[in-house]
Amino acid sequence: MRLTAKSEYGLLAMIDLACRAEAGPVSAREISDRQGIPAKYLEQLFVGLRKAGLVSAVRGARGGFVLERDPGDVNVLDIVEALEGSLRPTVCDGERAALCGRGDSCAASGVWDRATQAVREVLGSTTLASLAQAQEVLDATGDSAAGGK
Amino acid sequence: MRLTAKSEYGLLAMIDLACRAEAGPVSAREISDRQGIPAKYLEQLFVGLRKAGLVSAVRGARGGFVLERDPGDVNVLDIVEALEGSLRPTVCDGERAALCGRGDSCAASGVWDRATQAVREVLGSTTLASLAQAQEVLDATGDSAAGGK
DNA sequence: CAGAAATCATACTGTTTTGGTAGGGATTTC
DNA sequence: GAAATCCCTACCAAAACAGTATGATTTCTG
Repeated sequence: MRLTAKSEYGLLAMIDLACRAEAGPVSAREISDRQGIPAKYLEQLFVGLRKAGLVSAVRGARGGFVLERDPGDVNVLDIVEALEGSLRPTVCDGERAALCGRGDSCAASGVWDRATQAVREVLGSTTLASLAQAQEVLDATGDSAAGGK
Repeated sequence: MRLTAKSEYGLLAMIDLACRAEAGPVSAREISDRQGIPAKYLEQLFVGLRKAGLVSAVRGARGGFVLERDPGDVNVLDIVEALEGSLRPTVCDGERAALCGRGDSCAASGVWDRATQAVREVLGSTTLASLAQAQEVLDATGDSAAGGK
């Protein structure tokens, strides 16, 4: 269960995209500038997001990315798993569990499972739409931060 | 927020210790054999557990480790933080947060915080005593697994 | 049509973390 | 005093992370 920069950047990019959903494709470069994400790195992340069916790409000049699904129908877990792979326990996981051989007769494994499940519930119950809306409110009140440079 | 082999091994060791609390000090070697944890690696983990005040060491022959606190008063979060350091968000964390400069005007940061908090609650509400008891039940019913080799 | 803008794909790289191993000390029991 | 045990430091290989580099392909625009 690891949450890395991929998730952080990916979520920022998706929020950015959701906030500008109506204005046609948004280029990676644009998002990179606005969110302070390394451009080429962000490009890679979009590959994952596209393969997961979360965004679709419009190639060529004036191209960019558009949300493939309704923001209310996309949650943070979708985004994280698209980028990091399935959100498993990390600890006491497949190979290691087989290796330690304890299988079901291990009191510890349940704790890790519950912890993972708790994260899945938090991420799974937060929609992109709610974050995009929250971000728009933040941008509107504290004006200087977003429009910035 | 990373949960690695340290936590897995450390928790197994603590459960093992709790199950044999009444029989005097338990050596790292013994636990290493029983739980299938590399001996020298486990020694290092006990340094962290000792410094956190979770166990105390008895040096010399017939020495070993004993729980310093009541198992009902130790939770999994205590153990994890003793071994891995404070369980922070990983993502959108101190340095990176300062770096990205968004501060409070970032809708994403709340999600990561809530996820971390959810894990803390799961781990923090599971006591060592409950796990030790569960383990003893497991060992009693599925007899072959634990006494094993 | 030429070129610019953009995604797509692959490979490489420097740093840090992880999961150990190694070799001795110091301390206590038998 | 020998054996068992904790204590400490250093070292190491492999993986993961965060990015960079390079170039091909597609599409709009002038």
